[in-house]
Amino acid sequence: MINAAITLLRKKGLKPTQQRLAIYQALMTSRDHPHAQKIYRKVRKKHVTISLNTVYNTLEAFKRAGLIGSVKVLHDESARYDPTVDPHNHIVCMKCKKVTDLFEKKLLRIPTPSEIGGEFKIMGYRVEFFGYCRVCAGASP
Amino acid sequence: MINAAITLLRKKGLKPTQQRLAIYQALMTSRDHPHAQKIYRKVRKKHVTISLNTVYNTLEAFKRAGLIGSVKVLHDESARYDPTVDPHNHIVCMKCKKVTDLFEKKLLRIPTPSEIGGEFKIMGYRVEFFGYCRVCAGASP
DNA sequence: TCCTAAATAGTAATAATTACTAATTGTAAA
DNA sequence: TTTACAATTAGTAATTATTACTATTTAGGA
Repeated sequence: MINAAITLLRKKGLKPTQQRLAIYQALMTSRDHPHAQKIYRKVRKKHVTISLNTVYNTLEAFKRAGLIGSVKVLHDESARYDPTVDPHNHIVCMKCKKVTDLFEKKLLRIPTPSEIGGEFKIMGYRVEFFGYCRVCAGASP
Repeated sequence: MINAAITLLRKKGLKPTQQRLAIYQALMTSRDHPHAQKIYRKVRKKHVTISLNTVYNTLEAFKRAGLIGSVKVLHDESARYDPTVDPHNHIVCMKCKKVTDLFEKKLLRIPTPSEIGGEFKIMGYRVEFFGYCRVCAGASP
């Protein structure tokens, strides 16, 4: 496990420091698209002196290396990090801000609207569903 | 023009102050999805003492009244306000952050992915294209 | 005209993120 | 194995968008 991560980071030209390995591990074992603060709190349990800045720097470095993704969704201010880099979309709970992956293939094949014409060089798109998760839909507003 | 705005604000239970009328006017004559700062700078030319806080408060009040919309897009931190409330989507320039409306009807009829199952009560979705506008696509990066 | 709640201006506070800097560490070469 | 240097880190300050607070002003009905 840990050796695989070390090899992977080296391959990307990133020094596999204790901090980076801990952050990588923390994100890879998350399913909830954590924000930097949450990763920071998780990692700090084992790695007491880590700084929040390091968490941000590391996540950005991972992102540049294509190891992880990130999302910013409506209804939540902070950037959320994503262990999955395969193309996919998201659905967000408007109350608890939970972000869940959507792998529906149809969402990946939406044709470019003709009204764009030659005005933009399209690089991609994303679809973001929003609503209330089961817990929040049941709870009182 | 101005009387129509006064009537409209009154109908929504909003006092039609000079500031509100100026902000409304400034947004309605914008095509570029301005952020609060930009509206503030525009309005301040005529209304020297207006405060940024008032711009934010007013835009939020307009939003609650359903008079305007707002978008937050990837590649840009700040909230952008939208004179158009009809359902529509957006395309964003990744360099200059310009936001353009997309009224393509097909984008408004995307079926809910079956993988959501009963996990979420869906309230809506949005599609956001991104790329480079004609100006930025030509310019050097 | 007077009264009251709503709105405003000005400023302070907050939250997420980035910038800065001195100290530390991984690793390639000697 | 030791050395040297660039990369990384911790700690803190700065920045940016937005919201909160508060005293003052204003719109609009009694």
